[in-house]
Amino acid sequence: MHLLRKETQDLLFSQFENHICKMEYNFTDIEQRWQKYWEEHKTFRTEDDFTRPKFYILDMFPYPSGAGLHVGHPEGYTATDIVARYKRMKGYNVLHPMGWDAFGLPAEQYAIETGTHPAVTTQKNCDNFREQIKSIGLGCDWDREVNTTDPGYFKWTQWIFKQLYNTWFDEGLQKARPVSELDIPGEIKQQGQKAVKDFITGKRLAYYDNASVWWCPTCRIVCANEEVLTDGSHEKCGNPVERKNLKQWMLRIPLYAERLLAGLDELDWPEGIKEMQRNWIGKSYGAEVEFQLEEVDEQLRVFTTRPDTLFGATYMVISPEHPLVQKIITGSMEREVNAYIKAAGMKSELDRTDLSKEKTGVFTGRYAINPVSGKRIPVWVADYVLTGYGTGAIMAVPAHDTRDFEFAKKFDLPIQCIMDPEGADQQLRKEVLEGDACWAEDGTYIHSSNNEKGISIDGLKKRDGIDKITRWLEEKGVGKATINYKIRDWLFSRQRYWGEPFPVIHWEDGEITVVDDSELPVELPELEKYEPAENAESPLANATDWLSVADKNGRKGRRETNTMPQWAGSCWYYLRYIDPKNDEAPFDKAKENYWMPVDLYIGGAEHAVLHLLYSRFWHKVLYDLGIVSTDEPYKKLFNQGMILAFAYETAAGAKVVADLVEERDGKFYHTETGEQLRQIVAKMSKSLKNVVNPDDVVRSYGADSLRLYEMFLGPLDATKPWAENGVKGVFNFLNRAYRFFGDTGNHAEGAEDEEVLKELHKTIKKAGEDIENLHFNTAISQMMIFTNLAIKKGKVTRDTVKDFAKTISPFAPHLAEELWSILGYNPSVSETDWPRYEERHLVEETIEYPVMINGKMRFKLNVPADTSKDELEQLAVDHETAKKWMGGKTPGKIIVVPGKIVNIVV
RNA sequence: GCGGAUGUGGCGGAAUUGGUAGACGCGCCAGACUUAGGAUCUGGUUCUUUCGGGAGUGGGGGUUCGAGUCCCUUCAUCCGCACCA
Repeated sequence: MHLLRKETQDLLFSQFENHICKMEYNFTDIEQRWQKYWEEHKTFRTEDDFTRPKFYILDMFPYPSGAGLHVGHPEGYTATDIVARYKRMKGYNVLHPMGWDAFGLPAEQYAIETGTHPAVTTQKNCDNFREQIKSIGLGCDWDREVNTTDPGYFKWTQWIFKQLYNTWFDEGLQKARPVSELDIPGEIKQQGQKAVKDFITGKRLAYYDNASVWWCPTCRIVCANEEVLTDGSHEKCGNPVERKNLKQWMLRIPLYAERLLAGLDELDWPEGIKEMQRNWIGKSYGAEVEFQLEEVDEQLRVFTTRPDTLFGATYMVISPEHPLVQKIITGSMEREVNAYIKAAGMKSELDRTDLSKEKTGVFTGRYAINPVSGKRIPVWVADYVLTGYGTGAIMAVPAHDTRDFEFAKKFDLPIQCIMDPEGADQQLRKEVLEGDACWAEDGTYIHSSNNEKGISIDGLKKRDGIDKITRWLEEKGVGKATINYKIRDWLFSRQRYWGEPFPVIHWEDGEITVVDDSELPVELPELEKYEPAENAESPLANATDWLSVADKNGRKGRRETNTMPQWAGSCWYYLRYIDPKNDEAPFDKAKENYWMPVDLYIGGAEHAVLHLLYSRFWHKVLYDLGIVSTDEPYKKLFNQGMILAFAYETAAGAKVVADLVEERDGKFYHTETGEQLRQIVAKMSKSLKNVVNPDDVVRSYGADSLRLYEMFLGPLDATKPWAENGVKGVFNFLNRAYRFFGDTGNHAEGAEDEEVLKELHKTIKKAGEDIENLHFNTAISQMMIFTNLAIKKGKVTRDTVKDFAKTISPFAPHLAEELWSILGYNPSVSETDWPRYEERHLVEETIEYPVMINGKMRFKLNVPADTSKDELEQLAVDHETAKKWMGGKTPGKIIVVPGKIVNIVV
């Protein structure tokens, strides 16, 4: 498949040297030469020149895996590189850096297996990635490279953790403030030092506490809620997780729910991503209502989005983990309920959340009083009520909630319809009124008044009903309007070696302190073995020397053995690029003020929620503390689509590896069985052997071809399949362009041909606009059109070649540099300005009007651009073809759209 | 079930505010040059046709002089989320 084999290239190279064959497109030579030039001349070095307008373009930095780059990486990187080069030519001071999100499990796993220190593996992989990325010719400032595993970097990750630890959230001001500014209530102070500390701990954004967490026994690690898939398996390894109660570090991200939600409105992000974040935050309006329990002096509080249906609440349900559960159980039910709770605890999340499963539950024997009707209603325990959401208890309104309805039907609980479904059809309405069907939509209230309590919403609709009941609840002091969020505290520790150590010490007297700034970074100790320690502790627990510390009074302490999750380093890396070598601060304030926010952030949609939400959270905290100058980090976000590859399957649907497929006459056959196969599009995977390696593409067709093809494939945000033949297409284009424009024999003096000039200016205009809109595929197609025209013409002027070289330079920079130097210009095309197009070259002198008769295009009319509407009408009607199609009838109406079309209606 | 997106030739995909559907590229067909071609160049390529045309942007309906584009409806695929009270 390779167009030019290595030997052929070498041969051509020597011929090139001897000027025997001067016009061969020897991409390997050209590309290596210019990459060396850029590196030696630091062409893409970014200066902190505050006087110039800035543009900060960011890629989601990669995890440097041992497998190296796949074709998905260069897609985003090329897109940002094109924008970066273009913006630079437009006069912006551009920051387009690259770095490594280098903590992570694979290096640690490898260490466990081979004893190789993760730092060694990581270094090797980073070097490999850097070389691969350099080979595609990115205009990055490599002096700004960051690496999350570098102590000089994670020193500041630890420093930011300290800021989180020393910060509380002032809900009144909706802003984070230092704990030193936290007012301690008098009654807390009276209770002494311990109470004060507990009070502060209760406020810190980062806290260490017992938490019911997901534990993956396979990885021997806790997982954040977000890392557990809906089927109860661990996102990383796919094995089932279980619940465990462990002391862990948590971050109070829910306090920022409102800010994180509101901030989305201002951002130029894909609507889908914003929506996913909104769903994740999960804001809902409703009310909390207190139900008095019978015979125990406790209130049972529920959250509901439908306080208006309170009259229809015929029973209550608490989750098995509800704190009041033991008080609620009555003697006779004790055994049964506890058995149920135990069983629920053993169930996996899969079993508990699977909708198709029958609901289970058990009566506690206890009754509560419906505050609005005064009726006794039973309290049940059931695992369809979630512990972590709302108050962990609900009022059940089976007539108007499908889940409650299902449960009530199964356990034969009363169903009280309180809303007349006027919109429903007769049959359904009858069933709803009789309690035989569930109605969750709007309607008119019935059976919703109680004279004794002075409340009635009968006859109202949902909107007014909610308001009226909520007001009544607040007046009576049995409830209040409440906003609830789905988002939970972020579990921020992992039982791993290869992560940032927490700058924390646990003292023998139970005190927890963070280490002094002067002791940062807290580095990782050298270990003999990387296996996790016993008791769900990280491998760091085995580092006995590193572990124990003592303060100047001889008090003994133990270092925190957990490490931070991989998200930590990626939460703020965009800030470190601004000032990557600073040892005094995470970054210089003036530089931050100049460069932030990120103007364009491109990466995969797989980080839609986690990385982007976490890093927005950190950024907002830093903003509140005055450390950064913007409220949001990423102004514009764009998600590149995934690149898939063709794969093959049998009629039965069995996948066939690419090696065993042969093509004949456009059909595909199994080389061994001869069976005809179906071509499908699938993710690239080792098992299907359909992985495309960018190195191979660079070797066979060159970096410019790789770049161009990645962009020509389709819209940047679309999911699209890779086709080897497509690379050949863009390679042919570059080849033709080089051989034509690079041959000075084709360069003419004097005035340029009108048609060429028009197409050139059209190309400059379209390329510029398309780059701004990230529509790279159509920009490339326009450059192809221009090149085809130029070749057809045979000769173009030097000025035309010059503008073409500039225009193509963001896309195929090596080729552009080569053309630039052939023209005799220096130093680098990257340091010139973007060509200007002139409107006067774009105006058409004649316009070809399509003429339609009754909406069908019948012929074309070529007229001067200044032809009037009336003239045009006349010309069209008089045209022979028109007469033929009108068949002697008179036209009823003639529509003339200037510059567009003529339509004759008969 | 809820939310988001996408359906256009054999394939990847183009089509400002509604205005010539299929740009550009792949593939395919024919020709040229060549010892040769998986190189290069030229031309053709939505389908169908009785060569006048006719049909055509997932399906059905509508608005309009005119619809890939707007409205209603329906189907299919992909991606998130999912007992969130």
